[in-house]
Amino acid sequence: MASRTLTPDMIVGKAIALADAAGIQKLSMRKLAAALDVTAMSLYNHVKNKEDLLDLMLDQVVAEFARPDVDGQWDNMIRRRAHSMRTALKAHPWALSLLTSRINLGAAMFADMNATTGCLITSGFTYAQADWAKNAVDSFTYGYVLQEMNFPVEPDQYQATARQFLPMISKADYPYFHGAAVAVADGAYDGQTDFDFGLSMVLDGLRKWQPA
Amino acid sequence: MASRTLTPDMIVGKAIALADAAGIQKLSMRKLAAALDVTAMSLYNHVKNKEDLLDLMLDQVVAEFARPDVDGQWDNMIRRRAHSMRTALKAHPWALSLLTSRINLGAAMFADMNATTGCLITSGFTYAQADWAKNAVDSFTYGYVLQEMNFPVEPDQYQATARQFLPMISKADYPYFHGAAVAVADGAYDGQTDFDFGLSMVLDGLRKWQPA
DNA sequence: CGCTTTTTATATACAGTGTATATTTATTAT
DNA sequence: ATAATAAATATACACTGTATATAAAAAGCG
Repeated sequence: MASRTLTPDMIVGKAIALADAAGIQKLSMRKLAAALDVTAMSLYNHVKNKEDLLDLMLDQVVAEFARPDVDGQWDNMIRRRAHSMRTALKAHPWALSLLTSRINLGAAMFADMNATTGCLITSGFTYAQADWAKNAVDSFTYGYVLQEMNFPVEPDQYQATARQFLPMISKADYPYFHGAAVAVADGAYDGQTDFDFGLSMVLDGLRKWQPA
Repeated sequence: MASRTLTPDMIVGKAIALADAAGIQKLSMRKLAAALDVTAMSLYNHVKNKEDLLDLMLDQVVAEFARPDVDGQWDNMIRRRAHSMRTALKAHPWALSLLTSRINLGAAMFADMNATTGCLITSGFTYAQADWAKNAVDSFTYGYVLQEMNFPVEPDQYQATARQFLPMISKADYPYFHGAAVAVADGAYDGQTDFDFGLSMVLDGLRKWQPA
């Protein structure tokens, strides 16, 4: 064969599709190659190794982050970026744990860093403040999505699930955990948290620093 | 042999020690067994499978979180818990990505959930508010540690590293990223963010909700 | 065009993984 | 002491990533 049709983009794209569909732990070089009608070793002509492939996949996800306009209203820009991060990380559930466990030096990450810093700098923040602001927003966003994704049930199933698990949470041993489950089971609380509200809290805190 | 000395605690303890020392990806059932002077399959008499082992390891880390006193001052308690979470997650660098990728139903997690919720409830928060507060603090903490741990250089090396990497960050393509690196390289900013300061921001936001 | 060089795909192989199954050994209960 | 139970082992299988060597196809050049 050697049909010369294979490209890194095809490989990364198919890898993302497979990981999205079946989970990252089901992604092997052999399966990926098979999905591309090729042998496993062919992939190594276009990608250094699996680690390299994972780096490329991750940077593709970072490319989906909405990049702040340098001239935009900083809080709107940062909020838009944070929401798009949440969307992208949820669309590719494997991405956050990659972000957790490796250093990303891809082009998209460079561009994101530059745009986010730039937007804050042109709004009057210092480099130190911009660094801190990005860190705080990213921390909250990553952590929120992390918890949101791992939560084993869909929001519309919270009440039913709370009812189901209630017997497993000993009222004697864990009275408040039990109480929390009761509150959801009884419909006193829908069990949902609000990403934008928490984000606003962080942005409010940042606003105090902005000059003029 | 069959010397009957092996226990789940020994297995989990040794697994944590190995993972702390060499990284979670170096932890295999064979290596773990060898470190315990035993065959791989012996482990399966005490642990369901590797997934189960990871769950047990993770819950051991959660057990290191400082549990709020139900009668304590809520903001001090939550702050203390958050700091201890950061300490524990940094002491076991593999733990956060497990927390990222699995549902923890261990005893320590139950206790942590109960104590944290209880402390907030007795301080006058509703169950809904307590849930949201825990979510926000955990989000920030997880995300902060996530970024902190992945950062490839130690704080006292920031300046030297910034100088070293400066040529790799094109001033034309990434002016603000470049500017940020220059700020650190020149010593205008030490490159450090403050966990407690960000945490205070979240706690300030929560305080507005607390009745009386 | 033909011939050479370079690129890409393949085939094979190896060391490592988790773990199912069957067997042997050691402890406990009767 | 013997039977029952529990735990350690031996073996084996289906996977994994990838090093190495080979074959095939494309590109460059006269």
